[in-house]
Amino acid sequence: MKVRTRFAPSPTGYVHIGNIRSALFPYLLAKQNKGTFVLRIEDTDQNRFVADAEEVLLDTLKWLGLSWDEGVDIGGPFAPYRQTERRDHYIKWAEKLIKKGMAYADPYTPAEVDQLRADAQAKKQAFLYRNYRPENPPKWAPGCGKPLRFKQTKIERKYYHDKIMGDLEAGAETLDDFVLIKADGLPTYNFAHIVDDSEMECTHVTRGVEYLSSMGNYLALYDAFGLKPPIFVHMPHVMAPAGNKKLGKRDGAKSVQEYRNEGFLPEAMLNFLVMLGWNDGTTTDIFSLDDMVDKFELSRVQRAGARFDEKRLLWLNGQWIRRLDIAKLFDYAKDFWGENGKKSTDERRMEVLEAVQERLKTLGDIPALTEYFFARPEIDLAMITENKFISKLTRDEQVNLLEVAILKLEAIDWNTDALQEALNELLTETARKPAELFSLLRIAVSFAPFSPELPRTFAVLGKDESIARLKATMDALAKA
RNA sequence: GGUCCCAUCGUCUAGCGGUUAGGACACCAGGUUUUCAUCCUGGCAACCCGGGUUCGAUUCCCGGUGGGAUCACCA
Repeated sequence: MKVRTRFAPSPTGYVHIGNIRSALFPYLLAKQNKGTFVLRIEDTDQNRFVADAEEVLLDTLKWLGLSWDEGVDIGGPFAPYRQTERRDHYIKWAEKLIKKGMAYADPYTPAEVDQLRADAQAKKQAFLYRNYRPENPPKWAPGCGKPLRFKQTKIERKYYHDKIMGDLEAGAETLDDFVLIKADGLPTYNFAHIVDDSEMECTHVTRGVEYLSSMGNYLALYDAFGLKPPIFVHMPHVMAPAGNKKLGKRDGAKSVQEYRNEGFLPEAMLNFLVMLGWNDGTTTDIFSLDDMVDKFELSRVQRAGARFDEKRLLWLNGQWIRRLDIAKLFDYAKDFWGENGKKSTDERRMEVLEAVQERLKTLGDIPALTEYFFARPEIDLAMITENKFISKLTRDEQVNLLEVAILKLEAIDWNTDALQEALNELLTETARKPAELFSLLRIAVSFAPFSPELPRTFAVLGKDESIARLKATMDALAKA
């Protein structure tokens, strides 16, 4: 069987973590079976239309590396891939149902339906439209301004299988005369996805578990059309970090775009998402997209919802920053340099990035960790006088220590090995503790809270600049 | 309320009848020639409850309990 999967988002302008997993799973299924991954846009809700939303969506998917084989921007054998451009398809399918007597026009106004619903709720009952089904509904035609509803003919319990959740069932109470085509002439998700999946020959339906409660209706529709249902894959929810609810915008869930802007890597995002409810059975926890394609198995996907843990994402991001090829990291870092870093050269930036690669957790850390390499920092004597190690020394001792260091360093070749050696000698010659001597030197050249190991910092800074900074600090200290 | 789903450390999870219940994140302590980060070592910490089945249940069955989803002319 040729596998065809799809990601079918609504363009709401906000791509959240859960959306990405909804894209990742079908992507992996398609790739590991040498199948086709389709991107379809479900834009039938005109009330939620957001300009540019589609662009944001495509951009995010590209950034993540989840490329599609057919879709809205590149076309394919089943184009168009945007639902608003497929109206005639839905009408055609709807007419098949009307002909069979399995669909009818809903004569009620929205307010009247609301009233029926309120009555049901007042009686503590689930609202079922079919309980209020009109005897002789008006004829439905495209453009008539009335919703078209499905007519349930066999009210029965339905059984089905889900690749993740196993053998499931839907009670007869879930079967209802749901709306196929809205008053505005556009189809509902419930109807459109079945039409599209069928026409586009999708072999798998991947979506969140919230759709499980509509399965009875979908099964009835497949049946009405004489369609063989596709393989169902219902993914558990990504839960909010706090409380027990599914992750949503309202809980302050950040969009993928926000994570990207904060300096999270696509590798880390995907790795994090795939591990949220899946593992390969070993203790491996770092997976590249290729690894995932290789190892991913639906049978190993967790059935319970998994809580979103941002600390773990942060940890993964650090892991990925450290194991990324420096050229690739450099490319990702492009938009994250600080004011002075931006003014520098690529060559210089590369050198600095290599020096700090181990210390980055996000690309957003770059300015704080690199700016002093590009421009001489302002001398801040408080960092010296208030340092818990250096403050133990008298002012004269501090000045003297810097002077001795300058003399020593001026005389050596400027490379990390020679620097390491010289610093070690300095330690024995001055009989100072590493914490005292090294902290003083480090702060004297960087005036930064963190920096790479000392020889590296000196090496990247260069001999002239390092010595000049040491001297400037010494002078300032002497005058103070 | 109806329907459906789920249930191992704080979190993500391994486990598929017999284990000192394993790993990872987080946290705590210590170490790596300074700080921060990395890295290493150690520590803390879990089978929701009650019945069965069984020589033996975290594991299988049933019932509770708890949590979640859904009951739209949204997806």
